[in-house]
Amino acid sequence: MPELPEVETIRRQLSKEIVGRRVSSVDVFFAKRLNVSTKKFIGEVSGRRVRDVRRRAKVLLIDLSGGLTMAVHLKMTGRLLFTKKADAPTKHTHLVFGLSGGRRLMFEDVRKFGWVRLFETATIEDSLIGPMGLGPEPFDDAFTPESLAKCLSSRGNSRIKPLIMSQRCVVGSGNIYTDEALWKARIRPDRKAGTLTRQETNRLHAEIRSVLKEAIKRRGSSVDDYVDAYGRPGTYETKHEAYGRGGEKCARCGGLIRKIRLGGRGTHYCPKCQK
DNA sequence: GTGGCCCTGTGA
DNA sequence: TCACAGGGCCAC
Repeated sequence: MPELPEVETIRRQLSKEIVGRRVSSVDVFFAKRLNVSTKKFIGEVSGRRVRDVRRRAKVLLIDLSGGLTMAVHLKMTGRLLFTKKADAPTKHTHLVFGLSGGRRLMFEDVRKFGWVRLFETATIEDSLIGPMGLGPEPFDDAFTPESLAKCLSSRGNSRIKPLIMSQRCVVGSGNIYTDEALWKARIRPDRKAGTLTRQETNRLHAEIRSVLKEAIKRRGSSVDDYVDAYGRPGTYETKHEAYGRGGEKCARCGGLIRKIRLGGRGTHYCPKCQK
């Protein structure tokens, strides 16, 4: 699924295309990933105007008029796509929103891990975001080398990659970007978090920001079939140095990139230059 | 902390 | 037929 760069790309596109528009119709084709009944979902969302499109970690927050927020998590294979009226729903279409001005927005998800949930805007922090136990946004001032060092030492026995992926020390970096940031910082993914030196922690902090920033610029990575809201793939995968490069030569030292399993996830690193 | 699990599709 | 795939929650 989309990690932060992909979700942020979609957020920006939605922000540009749907803010100010009114929801003129709602069609529900698959309701199991909603937190309310189909009837309630249609009744609540229909007729409201889109006020803002925000993001916290990998969750999209679509604020509607009247104090309602529609939260969307794309998980592994969820998509939000602008569609034409003539486009028929596919077997993976969960929701279709008609919007004023002739716009249409579709939510689809092959693996059905993604969800769409309604909350009162005022309570979203307490009811949704808070319980997720999220760390700071990577580009917030709150994410510093010091905050990272503190978080790593508080979970010193965890391996660094699963800890970064847990969203606890910083949000937004998933399986791809964690492998990339660790490669750039020259840190092995299976290092215990508590063993990182201050210098390594500083590098990791900088590289998490750098990788995510560059990936946003390139509208994310399309390893398999991710596309943005316009249906276009991202272009950052051409920049991947570790992820998906098992068996290839390391661009930095010429060693062979190795693929292992760590925390149940495919993990790519260079045993020669990542320490 | 680690592994299983929620699902479906794809490629070896 | 089986392992694996951009996530994250929940039970051991």
